[in-house]
Amino acid sequence: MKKTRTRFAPSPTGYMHIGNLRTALYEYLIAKSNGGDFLLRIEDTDQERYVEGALDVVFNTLKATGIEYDEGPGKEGDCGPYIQSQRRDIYKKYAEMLVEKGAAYYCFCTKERLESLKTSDEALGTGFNYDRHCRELPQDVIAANLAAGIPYVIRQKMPLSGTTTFTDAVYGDITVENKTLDDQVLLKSDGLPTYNFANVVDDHLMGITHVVRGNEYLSSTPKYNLLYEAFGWEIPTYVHCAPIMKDEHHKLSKRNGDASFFDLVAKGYLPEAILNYICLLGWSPSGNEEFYTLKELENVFSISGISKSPAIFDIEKLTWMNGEYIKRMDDERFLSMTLGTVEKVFKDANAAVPDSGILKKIALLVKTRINTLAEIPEKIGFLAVLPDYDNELYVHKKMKTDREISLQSLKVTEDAFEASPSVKDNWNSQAIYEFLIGVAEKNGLKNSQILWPLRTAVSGLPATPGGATELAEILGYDETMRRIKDGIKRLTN
RNA sequence: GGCUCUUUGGUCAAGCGGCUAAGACGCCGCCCUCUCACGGCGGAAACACGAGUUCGAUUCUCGUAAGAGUCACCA
Repeated sequence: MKKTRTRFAPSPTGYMHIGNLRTALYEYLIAKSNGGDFLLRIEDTDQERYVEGALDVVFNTLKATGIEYDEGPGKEGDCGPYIQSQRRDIYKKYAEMLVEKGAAYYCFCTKERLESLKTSDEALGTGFNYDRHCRELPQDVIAANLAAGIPYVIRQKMPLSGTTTFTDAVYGDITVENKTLDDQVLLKSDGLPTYNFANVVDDHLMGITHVVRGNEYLSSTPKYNLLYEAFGWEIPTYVHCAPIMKDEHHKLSKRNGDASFFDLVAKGYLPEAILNYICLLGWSPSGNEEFYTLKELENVFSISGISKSPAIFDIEKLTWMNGEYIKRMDDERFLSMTLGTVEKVFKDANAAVPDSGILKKIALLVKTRINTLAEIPEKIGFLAVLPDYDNELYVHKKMKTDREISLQSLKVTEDAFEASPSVKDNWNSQAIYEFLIGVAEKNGLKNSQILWPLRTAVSGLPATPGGATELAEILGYDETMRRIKDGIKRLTN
């Protein structure tokens, strides 16, 4: 059994979006689930489209997600170089080999001629197909043109009749009429190969067993097969994947910032949650479990779970899943990721920064209440600065409070705190809670009639992360008292 | 336009001839509760359409419709 080898072959022409990343993931998983190798190859045969920095994005994304390649740029194996522009001579050799075999031919048509062909084809409302003008050029003409240094390309000589069938691991057998196949260019006039040609040559030379790519290549795959056959090379297993969609009609594109992996990270999504979610977009495991680490996926991933139809990227579900990842994360790691953010909230508000123990409590308080890391500041801002609020907040039917009860309740609470220094000395949520329950009972009030007004006074918000006593603990005795007094003042007016 | 592919709830999806058609997100309700959240329980919600094949089709075949891809010296 041949060792499974897959490759991720991005072209450095833009930023890496979620769709690219998912392709890389599947390629990686197919290799790893079979104990194989995953390679990275850079397809930069189009010098005009090179984008500065795009390569770093590829490297960084793979690094951040833990998708490690076994061979590739900077990690040379036996099949290097792994950057196509550095393999120039290889393609030319193989293209000429194809010419010798009679499966390809030199074409000296000018761009102008092709242009006019194209426009007349378009006028007919049909797609463009090369008219094979140079397909049967006499040997001596070819030799003369070559000797004269006339620019040329090498085209694939498609069979004029019959059909070509290929098998795709997800789509099954697909058959097309050979006469619909264009004599596509293999080697461009600049001496570099086209994607279609470089791909086949490199995949063969690099021992790739599974070709994984978007299904937009489905229709050019017969041409690949013909190429493999002309060379007498073994045809790899094709795995075409349906695209990830932005909505019903549009593919996810890098245009829309949020489609990029790093944009999501910047918005507070965790790499492992993103990876987990996009893996499920277009692939489904055999059971009902949805949470997988990369390592676990390496064991359970199977090509048979890949789906044929496009999947719409649902940020809501990603957000939920990200929240689950946050909840399941161990506290230590969560704190290391968020303490800085928490501290910054106080600094930005020009408020006194609490000591690290309190900072940790704040972070942990918020841990089960956020879905993305970016939600933290908005959730805790009130701890730094008490927001202005409406007294209506004190009115709550279910808590059985209104303005009057709240005013009375806050006064009772204030008095009770002042009369009991022991509470101040043992200022923690549990103790405060027990103390206030007692206060409520003594005054013939329901727990909620003490706690709701307190939570309101202390936060100025209808909803907060944590209850009255948790917030009081974090704010500390002095600030809590200050806010209680402030509430009393508001209610007194 | 030619060729190719796709089609199960709003979304992701299981299903591979016989099921009350899974599960998840979202939504709604109830419970828990010092607010919110977490958690628990429950609910509404789908086989694009039409012919076949078959004792029986979501599942197989063929049409139709709707979407998508492709038809470059781009990948």
